[in-house]
Amino acid sequence: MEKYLSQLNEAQLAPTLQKNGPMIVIAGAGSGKTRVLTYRIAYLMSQGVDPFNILSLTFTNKAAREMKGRIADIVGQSEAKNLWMGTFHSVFAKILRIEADRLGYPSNFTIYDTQDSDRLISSIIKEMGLDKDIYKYKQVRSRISSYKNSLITVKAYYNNPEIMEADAAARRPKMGEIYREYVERCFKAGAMDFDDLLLKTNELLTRFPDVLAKYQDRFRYILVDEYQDTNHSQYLIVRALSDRFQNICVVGDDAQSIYAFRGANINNILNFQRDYDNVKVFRLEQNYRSTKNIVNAANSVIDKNQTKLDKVVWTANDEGGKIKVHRSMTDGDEGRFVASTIWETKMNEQLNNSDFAVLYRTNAQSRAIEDALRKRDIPYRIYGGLSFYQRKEIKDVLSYLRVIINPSDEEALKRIINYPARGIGQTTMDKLIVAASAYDRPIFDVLRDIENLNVNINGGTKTKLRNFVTMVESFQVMNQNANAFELAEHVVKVTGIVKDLNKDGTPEGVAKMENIEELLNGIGDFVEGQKEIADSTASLAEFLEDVALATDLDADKGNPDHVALMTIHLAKGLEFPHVFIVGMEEDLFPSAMSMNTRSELEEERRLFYVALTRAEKQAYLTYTVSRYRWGKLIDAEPSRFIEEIDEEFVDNITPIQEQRFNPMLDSSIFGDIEPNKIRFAKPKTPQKFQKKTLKKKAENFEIKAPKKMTAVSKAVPVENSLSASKLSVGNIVNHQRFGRGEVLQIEGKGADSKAEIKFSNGDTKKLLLRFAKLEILNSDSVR
DNA sequence: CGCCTATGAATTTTT
DNA sequence: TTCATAGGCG
Repeated sequence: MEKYLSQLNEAQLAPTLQKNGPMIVIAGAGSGKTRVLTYRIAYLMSQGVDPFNILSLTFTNKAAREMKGRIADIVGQSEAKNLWMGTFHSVFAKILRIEADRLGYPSNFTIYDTQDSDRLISSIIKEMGLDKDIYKYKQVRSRISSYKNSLITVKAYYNNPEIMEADAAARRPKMGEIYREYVERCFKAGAMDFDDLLLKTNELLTRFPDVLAKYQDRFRYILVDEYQDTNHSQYLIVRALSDRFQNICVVGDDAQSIYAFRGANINNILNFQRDYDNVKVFRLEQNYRSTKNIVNAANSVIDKNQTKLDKVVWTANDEGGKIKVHRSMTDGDEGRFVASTIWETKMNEQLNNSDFAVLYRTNAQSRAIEDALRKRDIPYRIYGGLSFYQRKEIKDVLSYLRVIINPSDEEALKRIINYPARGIGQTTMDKLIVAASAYDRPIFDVLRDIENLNVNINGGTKTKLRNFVTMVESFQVMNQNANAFELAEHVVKVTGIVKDLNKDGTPEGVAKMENIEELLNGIGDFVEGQKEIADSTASLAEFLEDVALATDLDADKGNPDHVALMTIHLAKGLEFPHVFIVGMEEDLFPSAMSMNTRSELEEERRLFYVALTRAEKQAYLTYTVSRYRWGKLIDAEPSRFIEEIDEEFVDNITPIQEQRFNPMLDSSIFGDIEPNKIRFAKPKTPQKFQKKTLKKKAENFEIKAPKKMTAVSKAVPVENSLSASKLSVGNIVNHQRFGRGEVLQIEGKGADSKAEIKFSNGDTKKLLLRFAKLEILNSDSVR
């Protein structure tokens, strides 16, 4: 143990060795707080504290895993295994399963993700006959979420005139009724949403003193990472659990509080010293991560905030380069600047792709960056966005598994009852929902008992429903003996999902099938992994819980040497040698939605602080003169945050003569063809065929190919000379004679892009271009 | 009921 | 530009 402690500096050592009592560690960015947490836990164990009595709450599952791994390195695997370590959500989900019956929930309750909640809220709004333009499901959901995070139950809602008035004033007087219905439906479905995992934990701990005592006694030492991002609900849980032994250690940085929109309350960290008696305060102010320029630049920005704790972050590292600021004409140019800079820096300094990260405010910004990186063949990975488990085909398969485990799970049932199509339509579904509510039973119950209940459904449909129930029941039987992998494989086959996806042979279908195979592999891995853990049941239910709360399960897939693309929120806690912060524009960052109040703006500023302090050696800030938004070019202005950095730390690197994209220089889109053999069409060619003109003149628009052509696309390979008769969206990117033939390149820009190509023999082919480029090349040019 | 098309509406950030 | 839903037809 001494060996490890000697790695710490004085400031880090003090909190590490502080064994008992309430304490707070205010840790600046890059000051080694994870190390303190890790070593402190190891130290506690070396002092004889049973790991079973230590609860450590982290912000992500990944952080928990890594920390556990590092502790295992110090104290050994078998000891570390007994630590309670994870996110609030995952730890308390486990506890709630154990104690579920106290609250009237089944222990195999489903966890609804945001998508499930949205669907349920939408259908409630529809069933209640409310105007969906006033009751927007997203706003309703976030409203409900904030009630729950403030522990305002339905009952409390109706006892709180202020909140009711606020909703009435927002022209949503029925909020309470929606809330009540939502909560009831979740309960009936045996489902909890993310917020419930915290709310119900609070309920459990307040209503049942014996349960509270049990967990207070178990968790004698509690550590909370990223304390600045806890919400009220989490705050109360921590308070309740730590109340008996008061061995509570919280770590955080008020300057990095960026989750207020999710209910995080920065006052939790600001007021910690008031909440407990005799709080020991520690400060970690030396930054080991970044250069002087970066640390000082970040300090000069955060200085503009009024609400903050006293703290001076400093570093003994090198001066480093100044923050580079670059202006581009459009988001496309911005992407190309990022790509070419990465490429050059990589070459000049012999770096890996993984030394670079591109951070942005909104997920939508990733596309332009991706395009540019792809054209330069720079491997990248997008973190976040819609996760693997949220894709339609994956959710469909998971929904089957969910219904097997918990047939009351209404949202899962609704997804699968008619997928693959088995003739059970909306009308039938509506009748079932009505019946379920009339009999006050879950829908699946109604289905099971459909013969004896009064539902207005005809015989044919009843047969279909009966078949469906029989099928699900057969899966449930199988679940008792088979493992999760065998069951999932069986389900995918028997339900006809495989057949459905394979039937049309479209690239989408193939891709979906591949995803499902990946899911099956994932389940297989899970089963294997669980076998090694002695007391685990390797059950499907456990897998589903992992998936529901997964943040980064597919993180290790693919080429490990890649440029990282992610939102700034996701980058918290990470570090990279070279960091690009793109889209530094007013209304984008700071976001237009967050400039109404001082505190909102301060949160945006903290977000910028987080972004800057991710960089170890070099930070770039880029902005554009105009940016595509909703398909239109919108003027942009540089972000105020650029100006807020003291100018001594900034260097403007925009070339005096701005270069527009020159296709001659960026030829990789043509793969093997040598650039000097291609003459490019004049820039005005693409503009000529804008959407509207094209529709009007569809008949006159023709492209002739003098020689035999081969269309190379994922969609349909065709031969013949061809003429394009109609292009409803796709643009002609290039159409040019070259060598012995012609090159026609059509680029579809989105899911709706489609092209209909008419061949000289009269055949037509419709092509849907989904994220794929359709290239029609001279056959000679394709290897 | 299921498939297709046309139309309107929406972009913050996430466990 | 992308997505979700409504309406029309087989």
